[in-house]
Amino acid sequence: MDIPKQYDPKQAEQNHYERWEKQGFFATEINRDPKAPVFSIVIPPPNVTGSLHMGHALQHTMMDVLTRYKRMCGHRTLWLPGMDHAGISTQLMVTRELKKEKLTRHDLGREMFIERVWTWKKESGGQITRQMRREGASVDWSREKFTMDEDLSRAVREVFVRLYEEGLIYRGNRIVNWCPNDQTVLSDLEVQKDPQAGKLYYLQYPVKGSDKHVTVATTRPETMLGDTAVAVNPADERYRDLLGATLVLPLSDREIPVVADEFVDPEFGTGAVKVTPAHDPNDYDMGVRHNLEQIAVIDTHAKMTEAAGADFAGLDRYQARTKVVEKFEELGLLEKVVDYEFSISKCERCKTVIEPLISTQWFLQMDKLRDLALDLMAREKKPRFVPAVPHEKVYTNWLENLRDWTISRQLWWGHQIPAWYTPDGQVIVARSEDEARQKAGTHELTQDPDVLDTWFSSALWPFSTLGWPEKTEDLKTFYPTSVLVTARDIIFLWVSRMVMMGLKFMGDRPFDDVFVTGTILDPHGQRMSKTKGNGVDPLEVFDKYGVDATRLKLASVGSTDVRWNDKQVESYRNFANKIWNAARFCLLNSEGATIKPETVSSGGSDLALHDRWILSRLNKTARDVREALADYEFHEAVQTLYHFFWDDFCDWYIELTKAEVTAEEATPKRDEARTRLITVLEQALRLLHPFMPYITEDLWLRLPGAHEKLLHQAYDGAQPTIMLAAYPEANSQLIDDEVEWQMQAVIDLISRVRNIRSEMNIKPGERVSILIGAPDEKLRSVLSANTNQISRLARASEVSIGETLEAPRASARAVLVGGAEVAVPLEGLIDFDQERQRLRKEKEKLQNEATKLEGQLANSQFAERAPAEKVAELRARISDIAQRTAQFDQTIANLE
RNA sequence: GCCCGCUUGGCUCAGUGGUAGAGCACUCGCUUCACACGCGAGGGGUCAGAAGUUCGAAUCUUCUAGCGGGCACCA
Repeated sequence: MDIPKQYDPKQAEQNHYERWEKQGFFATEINRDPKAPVFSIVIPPPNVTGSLHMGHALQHTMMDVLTRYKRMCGHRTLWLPGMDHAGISTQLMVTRELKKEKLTRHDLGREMFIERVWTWKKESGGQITRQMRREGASVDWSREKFTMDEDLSRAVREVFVRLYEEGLIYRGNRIVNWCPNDQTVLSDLEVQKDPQAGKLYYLQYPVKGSDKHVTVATTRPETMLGDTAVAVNPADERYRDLLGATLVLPLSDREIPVVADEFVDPEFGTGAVKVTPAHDPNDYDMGVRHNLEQIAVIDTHAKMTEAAGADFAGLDRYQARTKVVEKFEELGLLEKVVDYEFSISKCERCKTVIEPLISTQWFLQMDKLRDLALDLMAREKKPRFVPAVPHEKVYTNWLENLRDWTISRQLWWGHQIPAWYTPDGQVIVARSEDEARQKAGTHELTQDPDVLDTWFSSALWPFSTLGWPEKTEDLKTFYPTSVLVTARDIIFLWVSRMVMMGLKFMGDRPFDDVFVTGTILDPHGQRMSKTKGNGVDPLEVFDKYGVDATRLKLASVGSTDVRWNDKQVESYRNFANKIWNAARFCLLNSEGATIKPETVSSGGSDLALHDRWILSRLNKTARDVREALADYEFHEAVQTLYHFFWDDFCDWYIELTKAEVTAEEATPKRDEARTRLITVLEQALRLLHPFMPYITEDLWLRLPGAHEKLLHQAYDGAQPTIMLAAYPEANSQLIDDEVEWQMQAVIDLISRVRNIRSEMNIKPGERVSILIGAPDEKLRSVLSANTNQISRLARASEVSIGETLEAPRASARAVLVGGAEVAVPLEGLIDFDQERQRLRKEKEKLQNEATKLEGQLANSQFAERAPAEKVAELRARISDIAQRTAQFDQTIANLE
């Protein structure tokens, strides 16, 4: 057998995915057990324009770990993949392409443009699905969905019509967030507030029929052209006289009233606020309260309208600002300008400053839907957020303050709103144009040109992808899904809306749990972003360290924010190599061996200590990993596996069993040892598989044995793959603390001797004698039974054990559990002073601890109030330390 | 402004009422028949600061400081 010394991840990554996919291992139908429990996850659909970034890799790793784990446990698992049509992003992408051909989308017309988008999607979209294959994601590709698929579009229309018929969707003329660059309205969640260093302009408005004036402060002087009032707080003494007065609006021939409104904060600015109902959300509300005129002075391109007056019409809003300020200055009405920092609303996508405008749009009334979600949280604490803090509270607070959702967008790419207009202006909402014609009784219909917010279709994702509104088998089987794995930043945009829509249309939650992943920051603690260019490309990391190593790093991120560091991936790359070489050793010594699960499923006192010990460790590991995964403690699971494999299996078990396994002569005993070793390895590979799919599959297939018999019974008849092998159960019968204690005593002894060798500079090849004095009989018998192991691993020529220690004065010594003592005779190598000093230092450490513990025990309160168990534990510890210090004293005395 | 999180060895992070942990880095020694992406042995932390609760606090409470995040209509 020829196995390279170094693991080559690329080779394993190329060899298995295609076969897994072709064999249908990812598909839910692979499970033949009709009674199998169900586990399902829908993927947060990445944008069709997107390519894989670290955030995806992170989420996908967690989802794949869970899916592979549950699949190995025999669950009927579905991890459903798909993509989002990503309205604006995709439209922009194709628009940019057209621009290269010196075309605009208007040159093509709507129909041609949409065709063009589909062509683009077919040719260059969905890069991410190819990259997911590299990740090893075990998604069911036969169920892949796209939010613009016909069946999903049908679900969108169905939902729209039902909500409209219930009066929850309505069309209205209201103030909205408008992006002058993207030429569409945006929801509140797509607007980001950025701090901005700006100016606060103090403008004076003359009072009609008087030489007085009122000063208002504003950050946006250009909007004064659309002012229709000035508001003051009704309780503000300073302006009491002015209430009801009329002001002359400069640069315009209009007169505007002074109104009283509680909204105005007398403390801020001058206490008088200019009111521009058409261009500010607060002013809009005030305008509604006071029945003020709404004068739009800025248009959808952020240019001033005719209504702004001849001097300003056609100017850009910022040019207009300058001009307004100049004119006020000329008129002597500019009181002052002060520096002022405020927050400005920007389009999250293109960073253009949002223009609040009054516009006719479609809205979804949220209060009833919101209550469904809030009730679920209040009654059942669902969905269960992991971690609960802070997400549960943030989610709840957000719902409590939820406002109506602007769902229409002025785009071409997306689900066109299923609303039609008759020539006389009647609105017909229907599932199809045919239905609309029937309802309207005419064929002369025009469909609303707008499309729906991308997040509207995403909100339906957990049930639309499973066939809703049809009552499909999939929907029945997989809804509600088990868990949603997602990043923090779309809890409002997506998670909350899925909960509301799921409750509304399925009458049930879309998922039980929401696992919120942490964020991967750059090495300086900054968020990774395209614009900053500080992102780390997961594909490059895959190339450099391998997919499995990267996955292990990502899984151990869990739900905290961490700075990216290649070193950590490197150490997992080393771990993969360690696994490879451990397997290499097993395979090089596998003649006569075959995987036999029964050799690890039962113990037996006839087994050697190290064999019973590794079974105990193996089962404890299975137990701990299962518990960790049940609570989404990925980091814990990874650490447990890492230390089991490296420390327990490689550092100790392989070394302890090596003598038997590498024996020259082929004997039944050797075969048994080899079989046991390879079977433990096989179990370890299974435990690791959800995290490291490639290396585990690659090695597993090389192990000698009847692989098809190792599959979980739910997968009877499937081709052999570790993916479908049963995840190891924790057999509590085999978890044996007594055995672990005994093995630990042997390990401690070996470590103490190695320490002496190292401290005394004994050459690695040189054999020493080990003399042990152990008053405790049990310890003596444990050590006696393992003298071969001890002499091999501590490189000793002889090991002698007695009740008391009889060693030459010129020995290096160490003290063990229960006051046992070990000595290594080193004639001529011992500097007695130095040795005494070394021992005193050791003793001192113990004494420090003893002082602390005795102080605690001396406290009468402790004995009274602490649990008896803790007190006993402390006493035992003190007595062990006492035994050991006594031994130290004697040891030191012997050296005098 | 309101809410929340973080602060543990040089670095990146676990732990979360009862003896301070890992990986990397560091020191020393090793071509020991799976692995130098390795083996063996070490050094290094009064767990941000203060007060409190408790028999006992890195862990719970309060305050302070620094860093980070979310929400909010302050012109």
